[in-house]
Amino acid sequence: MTELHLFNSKTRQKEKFQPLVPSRVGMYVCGPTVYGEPHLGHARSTVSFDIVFRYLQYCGYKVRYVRNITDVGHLENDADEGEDKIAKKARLEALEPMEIVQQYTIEYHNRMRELNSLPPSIEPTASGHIIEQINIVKKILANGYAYEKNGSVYFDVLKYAKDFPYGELSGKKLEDMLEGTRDLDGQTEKNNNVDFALWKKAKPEHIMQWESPWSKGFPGWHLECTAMSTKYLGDRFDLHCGGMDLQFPHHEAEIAQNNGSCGHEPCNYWMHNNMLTINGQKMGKSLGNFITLRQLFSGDHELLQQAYHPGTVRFFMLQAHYRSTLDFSNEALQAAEKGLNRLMKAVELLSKMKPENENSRDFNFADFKSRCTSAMNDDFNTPILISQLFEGAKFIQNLNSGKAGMEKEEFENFKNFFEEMTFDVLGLIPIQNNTDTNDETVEGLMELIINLRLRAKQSKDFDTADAIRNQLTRMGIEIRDSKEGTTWDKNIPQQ
RNA sequence: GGUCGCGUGGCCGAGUGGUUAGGCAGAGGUCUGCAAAACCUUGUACAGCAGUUCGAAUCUGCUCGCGACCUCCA
Repeated sequence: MTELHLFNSKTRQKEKFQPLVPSRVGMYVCGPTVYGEPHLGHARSTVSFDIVFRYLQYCGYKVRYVRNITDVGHLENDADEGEDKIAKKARLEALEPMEIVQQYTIEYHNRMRELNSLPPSIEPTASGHIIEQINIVKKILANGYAYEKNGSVYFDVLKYAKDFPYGELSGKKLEDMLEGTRDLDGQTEKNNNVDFALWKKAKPEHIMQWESPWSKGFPGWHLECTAMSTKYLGDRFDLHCGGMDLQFPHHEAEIAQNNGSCGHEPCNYWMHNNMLTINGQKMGKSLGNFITLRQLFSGDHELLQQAYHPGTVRFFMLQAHYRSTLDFSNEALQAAEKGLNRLMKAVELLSKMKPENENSRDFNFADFKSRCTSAMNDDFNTPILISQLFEGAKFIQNLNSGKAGMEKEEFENFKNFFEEMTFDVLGLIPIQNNTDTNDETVEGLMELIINLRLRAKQSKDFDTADAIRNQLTRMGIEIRDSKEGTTWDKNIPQQ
């Protein structure tokens, strides 16, 4: 594909991407609820749409990437009479709600930076946009798609569904939902079970609450994204992204709120990343089987055989398509780690190579480039791009060993493109090897040791040479002999 | 129960109506004093059954198995 196509969850098909304003893209991603440590699922979502952000920029678009921080407003559940998730956690830990929010926001930022995900252009918080949310409730009320009860405001789904299609995004039929629902405690205020809260009146002991025309309370689950996407991207923008589990009810509600407040849908394209599974089962908070990123990077979890470098985790995720489920396992991550190392060694080699001015043999750069961009144009198919990079890595090796040749100018183009794909588009990062210790003493000692071993080898004293090598291996230092000399790497010790 | 999706070789994971995905692991080889690294070659495949077709793993139907959403979740 020569033009970017993406899978629109709304229409369930791949569509050519055409932004509302030429050369500019407005992109909204549903960010994390900061009431717990960031886990593998956050990583998958953030990395998936980091790729979208990066590739759109590669394609020359100027992108405004808005990703919210949910620091208020998600209810624990209906039966809980609207207790705020963050407030609940705060009470348990005897902390201020904003203290929790601060802590986990920082954690999230740190982990995402380690994964080499770019920060969004704007990262608004729900608590900072209460006024905007209240204004949207007012509009929806004025348009007649909501009703007030005892200080709370609910979205009237049945009335709304007479004027707009409801359930298109998630493929749900309202009749089915009406049949399937059952009465739960705490839903008595709603006219109908399919209705959802726009504003909830807070109990006096509820910690996070704000003044509103209806009550002291807090905004409903879905309102913040409508408010913040509208404020920063307009009431109609290009791309709305998030995890597949948000498709219903969250995104369906957003569509309803947008229609209900301004008469049209919020965006032209919906993108949803698939879930991450552990032993074939979805990783989820309620299932208690989630692995935090801190645990993953340190190896401190019973399911983990070792620590995994953030670069490995990123690469692991990009080896699967964002719309497929991805099953976590030690074997898969270890395979990814080795593969990434191989790729990174090839890129490093590429950066040091001096191009010969000879005829290009056995490699067609134009074809290669086209295969790479076609893959990305086809709904951000990173696994295919990576497979192409491995083909490129093979060629780099052949070029280095003289088995292949390349004309100088084409080599420069190839090199630039390869690095662009690897670092700018995929955002891959090398797994640190500690050759660059910045420690002159260590460098000097290593040089000394390698020279001593070389001398032993030259005098055919292989016992000594091997003893040196074995001892270094035990210390985690890998020795490699080649015609150009001996190099060394210190492997990261794995827990 | 309703809606949707998936089932690919030892493992992970793309793709496709007829032509090698790729990675990891395995086997053989080149290189090396021996290794390591790198490179080359290579086996194993599309859940089952039936149908459409010149041809299906790819389309259709059924069966089996698995999962997701319908409740907070990335």
